[in-house]
Amino acid sequence: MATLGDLERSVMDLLWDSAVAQTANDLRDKLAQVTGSDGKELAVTTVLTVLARLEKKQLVTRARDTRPHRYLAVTSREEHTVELMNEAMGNVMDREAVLARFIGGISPEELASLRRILDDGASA
Amino acid sequence: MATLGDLERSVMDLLWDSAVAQTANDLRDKLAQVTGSDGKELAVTTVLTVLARLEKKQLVTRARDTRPHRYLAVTSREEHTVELMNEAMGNVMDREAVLARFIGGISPEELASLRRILDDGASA
DNA sequence: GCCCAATTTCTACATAACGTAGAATACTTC
DNA sequence: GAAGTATTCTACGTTATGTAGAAATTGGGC
Repeated sequence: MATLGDLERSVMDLLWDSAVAQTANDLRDKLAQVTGSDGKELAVTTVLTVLARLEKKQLVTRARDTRPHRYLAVTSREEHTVELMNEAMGNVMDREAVLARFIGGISPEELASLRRILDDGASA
Repeated sequence: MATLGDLERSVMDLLWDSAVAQTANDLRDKLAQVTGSDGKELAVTTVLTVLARLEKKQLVTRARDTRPHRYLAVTSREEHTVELMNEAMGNVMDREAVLARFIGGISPEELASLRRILDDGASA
């Protein structure tokens, strides 16, 4: 998967934060608010271009049957994050070492929740 | 941190795989072997350019006191991977959810080692 | 001390990704 | 079918990366 640019990231954040599908205009308006306080409105075509690119990257789908197409994220932010993490691990052979270091760096709270997760899903 | 390009990645892999510092020529030779069987030798300047960029990205340091400068990776591959993983998690608020999903996707063996790691370092 | 050969730095160009948006085309609705 | 709205095409500037020649630097040998 490709890394997201700033605008792409902002759009994905908006999509991830809303349960319902958004139109390009919705997103442009929200971007104006979120993106700093500059209030600088982007052209809708800009948003549409980015959405098309995100669609090509399979991060976004759109409902083409409604007229203002409605866009929504394909995966959750968490799912996407996990994919990035796995991608990062992909090249490494010593996955255990990575896990060890990773765990060594997380907060006690997260460590606790990690234990909990492991204990709960006590599968094979 | 920036994502590495293909050549940058190859160079880092070579540096990560060798304990001793390498010269640009060393790396060029090894790249010719590693990079497919095309045996196509890159120009040394190409390797040097990439090394300079990796240095700027603080992934590589070089000994400037020896004449053919000798380059070596600043961090281990594992360390770097962990950084990427943390960077991926950086934006997310629900880190627990990410952890849960991440764990849900790893192999039983890794799960086992994960438990082991957690049990060993039973710190606060 | 000077020159050569090896090495490094500068400069440069091609390609691709991304931000950005106008021009052109396609729907909808009246 | 005219008008407005929405989408697609096309395009340009910027930055990252792969690639390497030209120019400068430096360590040795004579």
